[in-house]
Amino acid sequence: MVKAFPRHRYTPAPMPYEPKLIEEKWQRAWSDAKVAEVDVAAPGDKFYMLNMFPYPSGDLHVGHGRNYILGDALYRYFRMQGRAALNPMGWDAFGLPAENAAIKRGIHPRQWTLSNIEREKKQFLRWGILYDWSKELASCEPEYYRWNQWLFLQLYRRGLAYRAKAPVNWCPSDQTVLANEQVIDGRCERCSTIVVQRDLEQWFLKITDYADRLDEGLDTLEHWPEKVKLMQRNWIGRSVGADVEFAVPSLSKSIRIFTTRPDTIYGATFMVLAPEHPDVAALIADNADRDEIETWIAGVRNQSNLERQEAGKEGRFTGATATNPFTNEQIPIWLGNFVLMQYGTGAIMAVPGHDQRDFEFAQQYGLPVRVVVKPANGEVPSAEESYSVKDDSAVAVDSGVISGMLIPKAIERIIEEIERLGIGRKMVRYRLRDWLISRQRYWGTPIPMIYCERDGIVPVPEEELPVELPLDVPFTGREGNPLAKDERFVNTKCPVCGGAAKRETDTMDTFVDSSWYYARFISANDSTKIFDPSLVNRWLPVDQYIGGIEHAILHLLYARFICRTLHDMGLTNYEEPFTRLFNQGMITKEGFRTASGNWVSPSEVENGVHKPTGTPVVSEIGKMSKSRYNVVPPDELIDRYGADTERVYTLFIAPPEKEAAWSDEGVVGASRFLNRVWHMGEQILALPAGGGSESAALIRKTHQTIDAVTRRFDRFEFNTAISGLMELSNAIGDALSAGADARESYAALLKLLHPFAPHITEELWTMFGNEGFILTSSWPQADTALMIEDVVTIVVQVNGKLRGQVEVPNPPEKDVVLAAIRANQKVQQWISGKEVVKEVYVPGKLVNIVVKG
RNA sequence: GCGAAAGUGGCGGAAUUGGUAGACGCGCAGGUCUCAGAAGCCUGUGGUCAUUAGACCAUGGGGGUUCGAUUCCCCCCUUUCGCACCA
Repeated sequence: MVKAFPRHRYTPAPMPYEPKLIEEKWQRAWSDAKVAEVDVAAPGDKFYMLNMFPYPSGDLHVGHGRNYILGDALYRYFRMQGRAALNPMGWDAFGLPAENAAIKRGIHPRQWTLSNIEREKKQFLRWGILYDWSKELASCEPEYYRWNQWLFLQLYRRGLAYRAKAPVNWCPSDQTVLANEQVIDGRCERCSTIVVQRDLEQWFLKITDYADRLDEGLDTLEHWPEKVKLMQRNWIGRSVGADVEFAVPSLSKSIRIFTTRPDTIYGATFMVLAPEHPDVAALIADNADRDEIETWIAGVRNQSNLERQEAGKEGRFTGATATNPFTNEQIPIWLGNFVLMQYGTGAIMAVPGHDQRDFEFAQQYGLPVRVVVKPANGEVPSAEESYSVKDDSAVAVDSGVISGMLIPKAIERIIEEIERLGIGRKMVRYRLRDWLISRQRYWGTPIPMIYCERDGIVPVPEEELPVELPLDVPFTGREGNPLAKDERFVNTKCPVCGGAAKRETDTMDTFVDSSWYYARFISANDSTKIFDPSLVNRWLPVDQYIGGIEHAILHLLYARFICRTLHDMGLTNYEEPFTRLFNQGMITKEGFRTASGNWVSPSEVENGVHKPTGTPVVSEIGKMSKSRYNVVPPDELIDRYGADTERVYTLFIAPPEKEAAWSDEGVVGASRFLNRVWHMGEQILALPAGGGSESAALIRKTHQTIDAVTRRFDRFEFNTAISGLMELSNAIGDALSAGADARESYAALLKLLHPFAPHITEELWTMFGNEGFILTSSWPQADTALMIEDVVTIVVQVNGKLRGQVEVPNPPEKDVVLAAIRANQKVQQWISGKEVVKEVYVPGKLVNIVVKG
């Protein structure tokens, strides 16, 4: 169909397209008209869309822009579709970088944060992004964080917030503890420092109470990426098994273990406890090597998790034994560095025959291996490794009542037996741990708790909220939280007895702030309550949530948890906060580094050589960062080409969920496209009034484009939506060159282009004498009748190879098609003299003639 | 090690349910305009062979199903990401 149009030959009109002039004008116009402000109480077909609110670091580059630009394009599309679309924005404004800036440069965290917010807000405006700023919030303001504190008190009241001493992750560089989710490969998520274990008393939120609901809820999230759901599922780590008590004669008590393979209990030849297990002291009390064992335990406990793993498997024999409840044998109780106190019961029954870890440990210490599972087909498993198959292809052997049973059946049966004997029960356990929310840092929400010598831990009464963060504290950078040194903050009165008491000086993990902010937007200015449940129930859950994959577990898991607690408090009527989730891919850019690994500025590189030093460099595509000298700042780009060009290029570059490499040359294509659209507008304005009529071909192309672009919007296929608009604009250009009219098609083009290039389309729309904003006009409707081609091309294949094409009137009739093929010389050459075995006719598409000989 | 996703021109990428592989754009080449350049415009642009007509090859590699495979199935290779002693 494209072939019908020769390339555009129109002459550009003289008036230049100057984005600078029109972009500021329309940004002001939208803002003055408050076009994006939504009255949440007003009726309408609601659509709540949300970009994850950013941490205001101050510098946004074109990579960040992708997230917001695609959100804005969607927002404008839904507006034009007539939806009551809400698109709010706020700031995840607490956090370490602000505090570090204070230490390094003497700027107060609040001032640093607020000035960054100002800069980023300007950047959003310059990108032409529309947010409902009347609902803006910043988590560092008391108006926001008081509700964090309120929420914490509700959780405390319900037993979901508790203080406990536990081995926790400590980042020596950031001088604070971290949640499990913030430790990546044994290192701090923020600064990559190796995390060490410390025993500290800390505040936890009981997310594990919700493990099953968080796991099951994933099944209801049809519009979430499978990848994210899988990551959450793995993180929650549900496993089904059994708890079993093993009697320890020397202690006259029993030790409980957890296993997912109770069917292998006849093969349990020893037991292993975590070095931290509470019964260890009693078990080794009479051991002659007690001192050595204790030294070893202390050593293991001092290791980071990373070091522990790198050390390989190590253990010590306690000297005590336990009774295997099924074989009644005495089996040795060992300590092992590979058994984790935080999972299960901190104790395992070791079945070296059928668990690789137990096998390795047994080999190392010469412990017996017993085979109790065999392949159902009778082959003897290798002695080199454990045989851990647990499906119907394996069978239990030498295992009392379950001998001969297929494994899934054997597991079921042995659990019945365990329960009948009263030594244990079926058990579901999770890898997920409780959420550690204490942080020994200043720039966060103070935890609203008071310690009284007489009354113990006392919550701050709700009417005394917020517990405000004092602003005039010294930032020295030395160990310890500045809050803890502020006497005026720390010293307070006990709400119960009125006596002297001390405040909690830890602040909350900033992921608490972001776990419910999406609901606060609905009541952002309500100073009397966390939010208005009736309004929140109308607007939530968020219909479309957009953000980076880096939050697949952290933020999204915490938000799903807190969402359920709000539900259970009776405040809301939904369990999942985000109906649809979209993760945009990262924008990358080429950078250059020398053989020694130093990054150099691209401006100093020529033909693969770093000019100042003469060193050869290699190109590497990666994340934009200052240290790689590959950051593209939007301001220069906008000054040169305009925000509309950046927007079009950003969405055209690749499918939005994929990683994409930014190309400075590629931007030019988007700029040319908008220039052509601009000049076409001028040409159409110069057409005589009344004018001619548009060709059927152009009308067809227009309606086909409306249809395609609409479908592509619904599927987030922005790159092909834009290429479709380029095709339409090419067709319009050709029509104009041929002296034909194209007014109607052009008007449709402007509307379809608006979500991508909002400024230029508003300007042209006005130039054509339209009143109001193109944004508030309606999305064009495709007329399917006008989309139908009057001639269709039928592809002719011979033995599956393309040998010709015939054109027939639409709709095509089989007889007509076959007649056309018989009249086609080229095709006939390929079949003449051969026997036609078969003719495959795909209506309206192709004919494949199968010949022989 | 386990799990997931992906692999198409020089580059980014396109291809409803299996039905013309390479849309759209970048880059490149030639042309036009210009004193010259930039910008714009026009034409061409997967590879090999051929003067042309055209033929053959080609969607990471190998097999299979099918009239027909980028698309479905099996094996292998590569890359990226997630998890990693969770009993």
